[in-house]
Amino acid sequence: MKKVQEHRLPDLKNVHGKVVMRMAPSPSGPLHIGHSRMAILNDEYVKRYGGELILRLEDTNADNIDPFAYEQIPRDLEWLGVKVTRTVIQSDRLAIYYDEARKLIGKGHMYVCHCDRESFKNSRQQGIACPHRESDPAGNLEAFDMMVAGKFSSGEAVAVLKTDMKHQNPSVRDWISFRIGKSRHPRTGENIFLFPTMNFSVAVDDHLLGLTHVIRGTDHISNTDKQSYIYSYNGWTPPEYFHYGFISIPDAIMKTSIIKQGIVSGRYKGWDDVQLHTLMAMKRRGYSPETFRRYWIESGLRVQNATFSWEIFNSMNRENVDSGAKRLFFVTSPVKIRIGGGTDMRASIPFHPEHRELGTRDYELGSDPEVFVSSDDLDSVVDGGILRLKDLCNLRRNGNSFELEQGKDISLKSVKIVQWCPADSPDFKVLRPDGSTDTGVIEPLHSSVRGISQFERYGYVRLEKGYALFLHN
RNA sequence: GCUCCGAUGGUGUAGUCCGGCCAAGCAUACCGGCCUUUCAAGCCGGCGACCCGGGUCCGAAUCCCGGUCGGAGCACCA
Repeated sequence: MKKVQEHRLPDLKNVHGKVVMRMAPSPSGPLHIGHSRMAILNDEYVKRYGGELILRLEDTNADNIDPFAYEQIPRDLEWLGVKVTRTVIQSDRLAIYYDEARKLIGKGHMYVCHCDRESFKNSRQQGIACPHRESDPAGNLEAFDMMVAGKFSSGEAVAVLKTDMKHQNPSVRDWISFRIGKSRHPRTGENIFLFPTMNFSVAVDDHLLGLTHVIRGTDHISNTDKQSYIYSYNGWTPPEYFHYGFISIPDAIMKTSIIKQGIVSGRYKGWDDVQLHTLMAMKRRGYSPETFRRYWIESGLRVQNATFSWEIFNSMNRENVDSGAKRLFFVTSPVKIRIGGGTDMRASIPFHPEHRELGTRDYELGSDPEVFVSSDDLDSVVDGGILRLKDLCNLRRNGNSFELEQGKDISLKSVKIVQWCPADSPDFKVLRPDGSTDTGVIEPLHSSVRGISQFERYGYVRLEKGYALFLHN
């Protein structure tokens, strides 16, 4: 195994003793490769400095929740080796958000607004305050309690945090902190419809949970701005923030809603479909959790955007899986040929060229056996040329037939070496991430192999019953 | 359009804060050679980058200004 110089994540700023960090996915589905980045980065820092890593499930938008995610996300994290020390679910904390809202309303920092959506938006865009902005705290408190009690329906009232109507970013101006949901929330039941918006619950939680450092994407920069008002109204000290650049991952669908659609329509067989890049699917194909960690550490914590490199990722994974990947012969476009010559033939082939302790697979072929070889390989041999069936024998092409090359001179260099399968090999298929399927035959003793295998001259795969999933070359 | 941010080889990064040890390191990819009964792995060698233009300075990838290109945000989503 070659030496690799380890990259090191930059130190966090303003660390005093232990850190408290968090990852905050919304439970809209299982985690995918994009989530693995924030999970691992946070985990690395908590492991470096010591402290807490909080998993906070952000489920304040009932339209965007898949109950399955509540159980799968912790499993995904465990598989990644991310050590969560505490889990909180925002829908359990509604009372806390209501309380914090009442405090802010009482101090005149928040008000209840009854404008329709469009006019609120338009006046804010122009920096004009809505008429409800100056209503008195007592009335606002009353109105807020009516919202909590379900006296308003969606669209009739929102709670708004006062900020600065002249702020250069219109979205930071008086922003909506509570709205009445339209759908039933799977966890809070029938009678709860008032939910904080993300910026409100995040600011409150980050403070109350004692976060010292928050690392998140650059898409949250303006949210940090918005949230800062809650900190200053309450006299709270904000955590140290770092916003990292966006990494686009080619060929990976990162939108859970699209994946879900595909599952419903039948395009994908489930969250672990070979075409997807959920952690469930990548685990199933044979990616190792250590690969994710190494890649994200190497990729670092930078403000610049970048493009994910499958080349590098797969290369790291190859290093992680190769020593345990037993070699097997898989023959595509199989053609049966007879090896004449009357010799009794047998083969004993190591499962791994460098790890002989993994054993061999042995085949007794008898005399004049038939074997499968790929027609592509046969076609590539010129008349009179030699083809070597790996670990079995040399064949010489004579017109359209192949004859055993007696003497079996293995010192012969530059002969074409190809994989082959015994005549009783079963049909086999490999599902590929692009949705296609490769078919062929596989040697019988593949049934003794579990997990990740390297099909020689084909690629790494992970075996399942009766077929395999393509991992990478 | 407005606000903010960024720019190192094909790709991913180190170095940029505190200018000299950077005629720019590492990985991956590619090319050549070695090894080899896999087009895997391994070994040796090679190719290849500081966006452009000014300025400051003895000295700039690093600091300043301008330009170009790229990105993010501008929700009753997170």
